[in-house]
Amino acid sequence: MPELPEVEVLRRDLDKETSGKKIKSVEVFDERSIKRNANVKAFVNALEGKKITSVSRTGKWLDLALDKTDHLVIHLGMSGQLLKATPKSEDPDHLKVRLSFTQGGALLFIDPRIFGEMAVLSGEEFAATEDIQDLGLDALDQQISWAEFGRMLMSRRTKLKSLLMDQKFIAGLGNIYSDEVLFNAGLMHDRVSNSLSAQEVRRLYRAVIEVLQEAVKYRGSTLSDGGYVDLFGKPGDYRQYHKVYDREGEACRRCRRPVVKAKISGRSTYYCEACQV
DNA sequence: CGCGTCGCCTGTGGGC
DNA sequence: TGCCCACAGGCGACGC
Repeated sequence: MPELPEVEVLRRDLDKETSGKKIKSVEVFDERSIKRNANVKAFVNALEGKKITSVSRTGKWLDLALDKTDHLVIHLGMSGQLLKATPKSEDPDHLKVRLSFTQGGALLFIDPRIFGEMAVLSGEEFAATEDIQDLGLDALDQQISWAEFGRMLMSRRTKLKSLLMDQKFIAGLGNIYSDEVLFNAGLMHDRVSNSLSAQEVRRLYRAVIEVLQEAVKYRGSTLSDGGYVDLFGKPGDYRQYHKVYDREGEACRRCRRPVVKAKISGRSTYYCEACQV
């Protein structure tokens, strides 16, 4: 569910809400959410008594820096949520981990499908974790020239959608935003990366930046199932600005033809047959 | 190297 | 009402 915009919105709020806070206690309700620490006890011990110093993000990974050099890394997978606990509320369904702070309050990790994870990594382990270190350029934070982007495209011979979703190529785009980017660029999902004209390269790169910036501005996409909410439980507003994703049969905002939905290598793919070539 | 499929999990919604 | 199937924002392992 959460792609770069949703994770970035969470990062900003987490930085405000948790930086400087000390972790008093950690409760793990489902050890399947702790995938790369030796065991739950090691995870808990590595967190209790530590202070969160800052919150950063690369692609879809959150990285909460702890005093010393440890990192609490979080990936939300398909269904993960981070919520600031409210004093009165009951524990939500699928609560996997609660971090309680000495200053009061708590951070909840909720994840029905358990594709997400939390882990504490030492500086050394963090530097050796390929899932994080081998990410491509962060699509928002590490902007490059379109000429350089063109060289990256030319070095591959891959269909555009799968390339945009390849976290080792560019980090942060998933199924929603790759479709939105391709519509904004006027390109079909199955165009091959090294076939683009210079103008198409420019359009594609500009679309990556613009779509992500707009999506962050509107605090991400919440679909009808309400799967994504921010740290305070509020949905994002970007869904209403989608050009194609989740708009099957609705009029293309540019040419009024119905938006098409297709199944491409197992993933729903939305596009306009007329506006994308 | 690129691509399609499957599996990991659980919940939900549609069709019958 | 109930059952079964398809499907869901991610991602890595396979096999061709």
